[in-house]
Amino acid sequence: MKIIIIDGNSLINRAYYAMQRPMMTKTGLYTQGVYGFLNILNRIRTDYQPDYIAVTFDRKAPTFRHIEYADYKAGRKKMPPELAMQIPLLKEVLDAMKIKILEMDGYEADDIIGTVAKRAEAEGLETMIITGDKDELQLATEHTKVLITKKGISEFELYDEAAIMEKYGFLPEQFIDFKGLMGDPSDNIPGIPGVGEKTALKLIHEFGSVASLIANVDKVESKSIKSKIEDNAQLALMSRRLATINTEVPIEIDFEEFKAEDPDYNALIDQYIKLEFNSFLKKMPIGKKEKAVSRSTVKQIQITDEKGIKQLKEELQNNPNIIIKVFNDHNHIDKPVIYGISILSTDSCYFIKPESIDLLRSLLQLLQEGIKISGHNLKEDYYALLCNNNFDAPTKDALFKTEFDTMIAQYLIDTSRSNYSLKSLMLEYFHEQIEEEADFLKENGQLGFLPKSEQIFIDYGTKWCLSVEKLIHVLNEKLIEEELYTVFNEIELPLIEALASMENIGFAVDRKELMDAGNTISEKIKELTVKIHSLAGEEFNINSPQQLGVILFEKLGIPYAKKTKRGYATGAEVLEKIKDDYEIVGLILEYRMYSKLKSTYIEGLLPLIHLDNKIHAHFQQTVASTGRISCTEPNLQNIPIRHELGRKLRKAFIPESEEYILVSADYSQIELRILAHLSQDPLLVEAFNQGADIHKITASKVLGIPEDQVTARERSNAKAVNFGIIYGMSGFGLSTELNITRKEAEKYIQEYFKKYTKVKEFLDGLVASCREKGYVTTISKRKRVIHEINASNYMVRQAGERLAMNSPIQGSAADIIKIAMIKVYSELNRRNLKSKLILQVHDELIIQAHISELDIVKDLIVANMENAVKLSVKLTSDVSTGKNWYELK
DNA sequence: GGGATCACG
DNA sequence: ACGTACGTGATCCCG
Repeated sequence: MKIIIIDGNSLINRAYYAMQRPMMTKTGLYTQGVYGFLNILNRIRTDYQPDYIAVTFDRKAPTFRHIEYADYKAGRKKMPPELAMQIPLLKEVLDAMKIKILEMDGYEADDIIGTVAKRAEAEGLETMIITGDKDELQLATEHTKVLITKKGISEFELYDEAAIMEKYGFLPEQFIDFKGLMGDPSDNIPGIPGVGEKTALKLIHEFGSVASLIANVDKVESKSIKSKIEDNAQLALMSRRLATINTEVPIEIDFEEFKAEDPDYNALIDQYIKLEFNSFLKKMPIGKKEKAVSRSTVKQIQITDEKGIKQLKEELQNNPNIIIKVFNDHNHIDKPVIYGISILSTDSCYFIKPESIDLLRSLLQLLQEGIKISGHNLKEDYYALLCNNNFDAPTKDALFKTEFDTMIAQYLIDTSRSNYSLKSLMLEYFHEQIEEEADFLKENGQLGFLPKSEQIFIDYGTKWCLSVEKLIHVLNEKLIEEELYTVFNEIELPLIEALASMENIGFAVDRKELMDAGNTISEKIKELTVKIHSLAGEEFNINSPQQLGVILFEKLGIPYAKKTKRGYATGAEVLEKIKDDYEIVGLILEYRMYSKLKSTYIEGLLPLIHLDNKIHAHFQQTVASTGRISCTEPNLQNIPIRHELGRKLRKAFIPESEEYILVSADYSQIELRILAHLSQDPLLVEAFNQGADIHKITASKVLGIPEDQVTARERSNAKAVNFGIIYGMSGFGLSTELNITRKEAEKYIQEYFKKYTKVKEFLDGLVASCREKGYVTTISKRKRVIHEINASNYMVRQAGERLAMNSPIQGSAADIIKIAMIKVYSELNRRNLKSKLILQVHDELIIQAHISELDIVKDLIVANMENAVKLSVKLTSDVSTGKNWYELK
């Protein structure tokens, strides 16, 4: 029979420091120590198959060692609070695992381990002690082994009597004498001053123990060591006592309580959910946390002809709610191929193969007739349908409704996650396994059209829809509870369709224009490369910041300003300051600019142009934690504009034909207007109501000079201050931005807040309320949880405070433009216009307008943007038109 | 796969 | 004495 005894404090300590990155739950619990501990525990249980387990912990109370020697463990660094808070969490998990915890006031974990090990040996058990603390080696015997963690937590070293003999040349119990002589700085055990590891080792080999050494001190050869021993004999004896593990702790031991048994699964699941240990949850054999709607049976029906469609239609007349999953290859470069469609209705799960395009048309017709559609990541489903079947946007007569999207729902509940897959949600809420869609398609996608894979798709589709159904009930309640239902229903859900449509319409590109620009740029890069290499006196990779750093700051001896982890900083900010002094630096900046344009905006874009000469980018609705949308493959939200050189590339973005023209409108100062609205600062509100130049006014107020005396420089500085306010700036941040001293920057900020007192109050209020509630909200009650707000680390907390100030502003702007998008999108549809929304760039919308509709569209876009919401200051937007994106100003 | 860099709002 | 402005995505290099 085998027993393992774990030094809880030592192991969680090792686990904590071994993890590269902190782990934290969305509610702010640090968990990496617990996580690492459990990983080790699980591995050892599997490898060693113990019959008994116990975990020991230290108590805070002073021990007998402190009583003997007041300085015992003095000067030891205190456990960081992030780790200390994890010990109670670990104990809860161990309780749920039904693992016995041993601890006792006045004794350390070591002593309890020693006591248990001794008793175990008497009972005839094979013992293994698990710890990171080498002191415990003294406990090794023929039947007791000590497993020491090495190199973090990934490796161990197993010591038995023989291994210790081999490594140290003495018996385990002589460890005590060894430490009595050399002491232990980590526990502040003195030992004999002047005797280190080498000498101690030699003395033990010769004399065997402290007592025998003292008795035979005359035999010590070295005079100096001899006198040290004579002077400090008492100290050595005390040190030995301190180092001795007490194996007679008066603690009640009943091995029956240590029996390794199955955990209390329900309790353990609760723990894993709380700690967000999804990988452990996955391995749980059973368990159900959230109450799920359960269906006893689901009929699977294949639709193969119009009759099937009719059957579905009849069913939908009673209940128009469906959950849908459109299987497709998610190809955004070419038209996505549909493998099949699953539709879950009241009592059946239908499956339609897209073999007949006509059948699909009938289905789509059906979908537009007042059906309420739910799903997970519906934008992908809509996009596939739109691309394949002229699934025209719903007109005024036939509006289907997006009823629920579980991915979007979870995003609103927690905007900071990186994974919103159905798999991860099912795991978290129900501990149920459903294969990741990408994995499923990888295995079965290419079989999409083979009859034998049909049933596989049908089964997976059924499971998918049933999973969504279960999640809807849970998430719906959560949304309502957290007052997120309105933003969900009125903003995010209708937006899905608008985004799918934008992706489907796409942005036409003049391939030749782009390639011509590319050739010019390539020429320029060649020239610059030659010049740079010749100035450097050797060839090197200019794209490698590392190599570049060596050339500039070592070979050419330019004094460096900043270093990074890997070498010298060579970013534009650094180089910009020295470019006038060194010709090569200016050329490198130029090279970088061209090289960026070429790799990202020419070579990156060209392969993403479809056969229809359009780019169909992806709009991501669940990425930005503030509520903004993002754009990928390619990112059309960061096409160059600030420099003329890059801006020219916008000439390649055109309407799809001569019949169309581009119309754009952008909000003017939307974030500052939101700040005015939210803070109700009279100065700011008045400034906007006068329709004046906001930065100029800021300069005039802060500097205390009349508006007409504000110089361009002063206005530009004020602009930076205005930005800074929105970002929750610090004096340092502003000073680097403006290249002024920190003092001056702080003066600016101080003056600003003196004038705009309500702004100051508002921002302070945001931080205070975030501290209390753990989150901040936007004007449409979108939430952002900010754990960092109560962090013990000053830097982390400061960052949290900036988030608390910025997120409501940036997020409210996101709310507003989303509302505008929905209005513009549905208005264009309602009026059956050919003009379509094709792009959003945070404060700007772009429409591909039919020439015949130009005037209507210009009015429509401005009106809907400006009236998206009612604020206490006017929202204004500036419209412009052009034959290409470059012409839109 | 992460850091450095740079494109946008 | 610390090390610092908010939100993204793509590309490159390098271990």
